[in-house]
This record gives sequence, C-alpha cells and structure tokens, in this order.
Amino acid sequence: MENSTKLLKEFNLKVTPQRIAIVDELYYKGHLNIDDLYSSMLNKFPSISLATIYKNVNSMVEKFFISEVKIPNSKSVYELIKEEHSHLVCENCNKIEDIVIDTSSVLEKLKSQSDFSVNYTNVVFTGVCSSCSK
Amino acid sequence: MENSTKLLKEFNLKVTPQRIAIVDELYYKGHLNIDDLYSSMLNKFPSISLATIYKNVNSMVEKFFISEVKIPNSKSVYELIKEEHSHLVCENCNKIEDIVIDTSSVLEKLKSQSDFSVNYTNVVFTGVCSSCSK
DNA sequence: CTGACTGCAAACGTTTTGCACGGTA
DNA sequence: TACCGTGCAAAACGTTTGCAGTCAG
Repeated sequence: MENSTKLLKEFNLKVTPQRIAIVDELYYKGHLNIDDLYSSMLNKFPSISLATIYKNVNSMVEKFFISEVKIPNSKSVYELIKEEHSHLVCENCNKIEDIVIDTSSVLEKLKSQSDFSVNYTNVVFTGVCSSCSK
Repeated sequence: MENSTKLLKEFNLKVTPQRIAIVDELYYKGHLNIDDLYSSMLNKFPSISLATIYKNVNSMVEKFFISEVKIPNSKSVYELIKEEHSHLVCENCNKIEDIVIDTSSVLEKLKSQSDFSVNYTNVVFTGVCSSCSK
C-alpha cells in the first residue's frame, strides 16, 4: 500500500484520491500555502474545489497529521508533522527549509530565568539562504 | 510632553488622540490583537471605527514603530518595537510574556550546520505560565 | 492652508457553511 | 448501506478602500 494511504489510515482519515494527492504534495514539496496546494491539485483534479482543500487541511490539522507554520510577514504554510524542528525562511527567494537544531541550551537559560514550563519551542530564522547569498 | 506623543513624533506619525490612545494601550498591556485594541478604544472613543484601528496599526507597522507577533494556534498580536526578545505563550490563560534570552548558542549551532545567514531569530515558547501551574 | 486622519459604508479577498450527489468502508 | 467527502454556490468573516468632513502641523 502506498505511503500516503497508510498515513491517512493511521490518522483516521478516510482515504480519497484528493487526500492522497494532498499528502503526496506535502511530502514532496515540504511546505505549501493554501494557494500553492490548490494550484497543484488543479493539475490532477481540474474540478477540485477550494472548499475541499480547506476542509481537508482543517481536518488534517485537527488530527495532528499536518501543522500550520506561521511565517513572519508571509502567508502560513502547512507541513506534515514530524520530529520537532526549526525553520529557515529566505527573505530573497521565500524558500523555507527545515533544520533540526538542539534548543536545549535556550531551554536551560529560560528555566533559570523564569517559572514558565515549556511544552513546545517554535523557532523561525529569517535571513538569506546559501544559494541566494552566492 | 507625554511619552506617547514623543514616540509618535520620533517615528514621523502625526499625533492624534486615537493614536496616542493606541500607543498608551500597547504600552500598558504589552500585547494586543486587533479586537482587543478595538474594544479598548471604544471605551475612550465611542464612535471610533475599526478601519481607523487597521489604518493606524498598518502605518505603525510600516514605520517599524510596532510589530506583528504571529502566535501558533492563535490570533496575531501587536507590540511596541523594543530590544529583541522571545515570547512565552500560556496555553491556559493565553497571556503573553516577553523574555530576553540569549540565543547565541542556537545561532552558533545553526552556523555549524548550515550556510544560511540569519538576520532575525524568532522564538516562541508555548506552555504553562507560573500562575497557571500553581 | 494643505495634507493627513477619521468614521462610515461599500468593496474585496479569504475561509466557512449548506446542500445534493457520489464514493469509501 | 450508512456515513463521510466532494463540488458548487452562498454566506460569513476579516481587512481594505473611497469618500466627505475634520483636524494637525
């Protein structure tokens, strides 16, 4: 069975061709906003509705299968949930990369300064990617 | 001269009673979303328009006087621009606190892993604040 | 005095909803 | 077969725009 089908079942989402395509697209592209997703889906399903995109994205978010990534000064993108990671956003080409960075040193500092108990650490680096800085 | 008036002038924003009130409110409350800001303003200016809030917030953002803070799973809030800092968001009471944390250790790690050149580091910690965990 | 700001209403873009139909389990 | 997903159209929502009157510089 294909990977996307398996994943959808694991997250208790009914398997439809549209959903498989959304998962495939997120898998290959990594980060997509609603419009990108809609454009891509239109290639495969010329009569797909934007409402279908929204409904599916929303139910996938609810089931913690995908997550919304809020980017400063830009539209939100969606990505498949995986290991906790940070994001690199290029101001020049707008590309978003994932990077797994050990944030324990910052968490230690926080613990020494505050009584706040952290469940989730969100880090977004904005700057210029290696290909753009060449 | 009051503080807010002075600040508005420094940022080349014409001083109006509505703008002074917005700055005062942001100064005292720290972080406010558009609706909170509108509600507060309605107390002082019963006929203020939402459009006025938007127009002022937008021009203040353009002049780098205030900034939008995007919070995972929640509405954006606005704050006066000051020293770079991170945010603590309580999942329980939704309060947002500022915290100045040294993020150089994470930047060092990033530098050793990638060629990305960082201009701005955005950190949001989500969890439970000290008063809620009591 | 001039240009910018305000408040109102209309317009706009984005997201959600209701419904009839079709597909999945 | 029963329920859920799809596509369409309409509705709802948040934000922006245009305009006439007013105010700040």
